[in-house]
Amino acid sequence: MATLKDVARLAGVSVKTVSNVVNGYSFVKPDNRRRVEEALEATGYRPNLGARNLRRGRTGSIALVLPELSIPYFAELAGLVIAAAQEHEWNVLIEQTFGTLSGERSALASLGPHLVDAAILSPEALHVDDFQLSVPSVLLGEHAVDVPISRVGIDNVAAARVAVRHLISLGRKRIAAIGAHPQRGTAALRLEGYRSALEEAGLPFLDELVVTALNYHRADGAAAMKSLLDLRNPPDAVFCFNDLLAIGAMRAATERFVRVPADLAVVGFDNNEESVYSSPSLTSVAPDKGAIARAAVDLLHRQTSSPALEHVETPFSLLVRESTVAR
Amino acid sequence: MATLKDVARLAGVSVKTVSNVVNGYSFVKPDNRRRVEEALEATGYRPNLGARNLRRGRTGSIALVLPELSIPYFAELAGLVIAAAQEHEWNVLIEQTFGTLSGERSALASLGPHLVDAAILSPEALHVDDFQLSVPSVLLGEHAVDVPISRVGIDNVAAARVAVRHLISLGRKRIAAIGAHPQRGTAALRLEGYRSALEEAGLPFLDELVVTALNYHRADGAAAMKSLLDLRNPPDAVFCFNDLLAIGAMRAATERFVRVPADLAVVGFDNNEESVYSSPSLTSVAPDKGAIARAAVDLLHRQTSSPALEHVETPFSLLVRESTVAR
DNA sequence: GTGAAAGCGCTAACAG
DNA sequence: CTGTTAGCGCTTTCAC
Repeated sequence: MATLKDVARLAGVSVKTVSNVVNGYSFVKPDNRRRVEEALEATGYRPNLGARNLRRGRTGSIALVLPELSIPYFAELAGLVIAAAQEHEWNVLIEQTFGTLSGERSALASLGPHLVDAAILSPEALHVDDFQLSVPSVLLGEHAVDVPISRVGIDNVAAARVAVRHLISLGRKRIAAIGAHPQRGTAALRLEGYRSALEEAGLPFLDELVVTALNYHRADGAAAMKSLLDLRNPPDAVFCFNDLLAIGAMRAATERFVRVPADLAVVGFDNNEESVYSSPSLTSVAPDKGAIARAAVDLLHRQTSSPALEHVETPFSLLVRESTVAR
Repeated sequence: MATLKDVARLAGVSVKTVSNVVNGYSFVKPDNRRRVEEALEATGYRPNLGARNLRRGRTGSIALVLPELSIPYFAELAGLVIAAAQEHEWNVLIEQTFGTLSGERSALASLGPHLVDAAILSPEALHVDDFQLSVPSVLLGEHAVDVPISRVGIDNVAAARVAVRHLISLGRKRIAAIGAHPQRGTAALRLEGYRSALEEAGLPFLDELVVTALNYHRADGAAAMKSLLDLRNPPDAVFCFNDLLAIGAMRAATERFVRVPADLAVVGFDNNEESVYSSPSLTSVAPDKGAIARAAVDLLHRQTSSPALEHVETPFSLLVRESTVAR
């Protein structure tokens, strides 16, 4: 690999001049600029990012800490974060925590100014006192933990309310919720939205219709749905706190010959691509993932120069499909 | 951040000694070792990987070039590659090409010794002469292009044959294939397996039953299935070259009131998690993704020290589910 | 066994 | 406008 020095020698100038050209510094004598550009071309010079970053005191990377790439929501988000980070010449290091406390702790511990310039975090189990961050960070989604860290996400209460209102508008009376969770902040907010929608419609909030899910995988949704169908008086609709739970719930309903949406209307959350092609297709709350990714990365970029605490609220919409309204 | 020098000063030794301790060099006077370890602890020293890599002439990263993270197969694979790379202290830089020739070319062009130590490639459109790789690389899957680059993947011909044999064993006579592709090497191999399974069973290979798919998304599978159902004599089974195509195909069948598996048996390829919970669940060829990820990373690790050309064949299995055998 | 010092490739004062 | 030079934090000869 050609180095700056090689290029300088070939062009008959100093490394400084080459560096100036490479970095787009304006004041270079036209004649020198031309010679340097030719030498650059001839050598096929590519800057050594490692050296540049060392010198500049940055790492050139940001961390994206998430539960698991095999969860479609995070996979889609990761793709968008990578694209957004490219704009700022950042590489994205993905760390998977598998949603466990120990996984999240060790991910946070590994973070540091020596490794990444900043971090995007999507924690599920962390406690308040775990947040001893050594780099500018942003939290995805809202959380119960009240820590002074910037956040990006949608209004979960409002989104859940929209979802449940939709079910109510369909004439459903016994609307269940799957995904309550003792620790997760977003779960608490979605439950809050669910409760308030019922309330404004004069429907009772029934404990038996709220199912806790310790994980948000398809299997958890199926298990939760089974328990709801075992009720002496099963629900006629269910609001699932993410699409995977909803997919699992629909699967369980189908196995019991419960028809969706005729007997049971289902709404999910996240709008995974998978939900468009499921049978029936799934009505879902669709956060603007692109907006989330861009907001998070841009916010970090700002914070690396001037620290500040920001909360960005991104838009969402409800996409109505066959799981609530038959074609 | 504490540097080696800080630690050395605190411990009252030279940086060399500290470096020796940090890197696990054996011959350090016990007394010095203890002092250094205390200083390490006291300062919370963490090596600056950027500096270390610069000095060692490596980047500490490998590239994973794939079409798109929102495709479940690649998302799952990426998670596994990240885990495998950690064993060798490698970070994984994910580059998305979106399956386009230009995307793949620019990804390859950006690769280089200054950026990554090695690369795992999953190209779809590249031509032979595009493969001017400047770092040790491994190709995922088999390809038509005959280039001297190491490969890791399953035996696609055999896998396709197993899938189609399964359909034949069910008594299906008009077995279609979705996913033929003029360029993709893996598509050619799967088609070859399909053809040979028909042949050994004495079934005719019919052009009208082979549908080309330029992309392998759910929508492409749905479109292909529709065209097959429009045939005067539609198929009674279909082998899809990946699970997304199969999910789309099942969706299209359902929309036309074609029952799966009664009227139409469906087999996919990749064994996405999604396929376990679809209705009906999808029979699929399951490559051992963990084995692929590990083999690819280990192979690269070997190649960074001693270049060699290797082809690793990883195992697969056929997981039979409801799309071919009703419960 | 350990210290001094060079240097990986780059940027940025600082001169000139 | 451009050359010289120091040094980012680390590893690694080379002496001692």
